[in-house]
Amino acid sequence: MHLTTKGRYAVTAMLDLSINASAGPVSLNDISQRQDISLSYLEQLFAKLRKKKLVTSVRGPGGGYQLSRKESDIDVAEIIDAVNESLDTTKCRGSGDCQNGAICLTHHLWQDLSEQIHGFLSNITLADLVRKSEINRIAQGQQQRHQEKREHDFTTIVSSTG
Amino acid sequence: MHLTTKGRYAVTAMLDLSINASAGPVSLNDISQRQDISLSYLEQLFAKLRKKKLVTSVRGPGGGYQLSRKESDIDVAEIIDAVNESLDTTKCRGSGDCQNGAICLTHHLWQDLSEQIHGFLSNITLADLVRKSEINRIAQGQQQRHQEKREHDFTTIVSSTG
DNA sequence: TAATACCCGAGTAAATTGATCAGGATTAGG
DNA sequence: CCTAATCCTGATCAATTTACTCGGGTATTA
Repeated sequence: MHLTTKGRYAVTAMLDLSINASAGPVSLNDISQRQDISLSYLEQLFAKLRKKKLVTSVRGPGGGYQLSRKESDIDVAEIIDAVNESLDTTKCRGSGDCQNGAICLTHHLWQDLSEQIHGFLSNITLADLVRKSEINRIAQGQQQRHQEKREHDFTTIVSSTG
Repeated sequence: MHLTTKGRYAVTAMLDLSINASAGPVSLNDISQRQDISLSYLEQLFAKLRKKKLVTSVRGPGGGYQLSRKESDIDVAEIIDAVNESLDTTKCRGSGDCQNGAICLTHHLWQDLSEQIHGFLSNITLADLVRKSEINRIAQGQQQRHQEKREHDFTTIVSSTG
C-alpha cells in the first residue's frame, strides 16, 4: 500500500469525475483544467484506471470518461492500488522462509500493517468523498443550503460505511 | 503521511533496537547485519531519529543507540514521520483559500485522510510490534513456549492499544 | 472531412531512495 | 598515549519513481 501524491492525483481525478458525472462523459481536458493536473499524466493514470475497470471511456467529440460503477461502489483503496501497480514491498519476495529468522523481522508485520491501512481505505467510497466535498462547499459559503457545518466529520463518514 | 520503504526500514531498525535493547546500546553495525540494511543508510535514518528525540546515542566502543523512551511510548507514526521530513503534500501550501473553489478539491479531504491514517498508526507502539514479533517467532517454532499461534492478531494488538 | 477526444509509447527532468566514500569526533581499553 | 569501535557529517551517485512532454495514432460525432 503505497501512499504518495500519485494516488492522490488519481483520487482527485476520480472525485472530479464523480462530481461532474451528471452532464455525461467528462473529458480529461476538463479535469486537467479544473484540477490542475497535466493532460498527459491524466491519460496515464486513466489508462490504468480503465484497465482495472474503474472507468469506461467514450471516444469522439463529446466523449470522455465515466465511472463504470456507482460511486458508492468504488472505494479509495481500489483507486490507489489501480495506479500504483502492485509493487512487492518485501525484500524476500514471497519466499516467506526468508532467513534463519533474524533478518526480515518486519516482513509479516509490515504486510499486516499494509492490510490494515488497505482495509481502512477500502471503507471510504467515492460517494463518501462527494458527500464530504459538498459539506466543504457549503461550509465555504459557496452554495448555501440549510445544513450545518461539521468540523471533523470524516470519522463519521468512515464509520458510516464500515 | 508517506508510506514507503523508507519508513519501513526505520520501523524495522527501531524494532530491532527495541528487541536487542537488554544488552546495552545497540550499534548500527549490528542492526545493519541483522536486518540487511546498509550502514550508511542506517546512519542517515538514525540522524533523523535522533533529531526527533526517538533515540539517544552512546559514542565510543561498546556504544550504540538506545530508545529514549519506553517502547510502549513510541508509536509507528512517529517513526515514519521522523524519517520522512514533513513534506507538505498539498499543492496550495497552507494557503487554504486556494482558488475559486474549483481547483484543489481534495485538499482538505486528503488532509483528513492523512490524519486518519496517522491516527491509526499512532495507535501502534513499538511494544506492540515486539509482542507481535515474539508471537511470530513462537509460531515459527524457533522458541517453543506454551502459547497458541494466532493467525491475524494484529487487529487485536491495534485495538488493545487504542 | 474536420474537430474532438481517447489511446499509445518514447523520452525526460526532477525528486526520492538507498548506497558509497571519505573523513571527523568521541571514548573504552590496553 | 594509542588504537579500535562507534557515532557523526557531508558529498556524491546510481536506480527508481514521479510527473510531465512530445508526437503521433484511432474512433466518433457533426
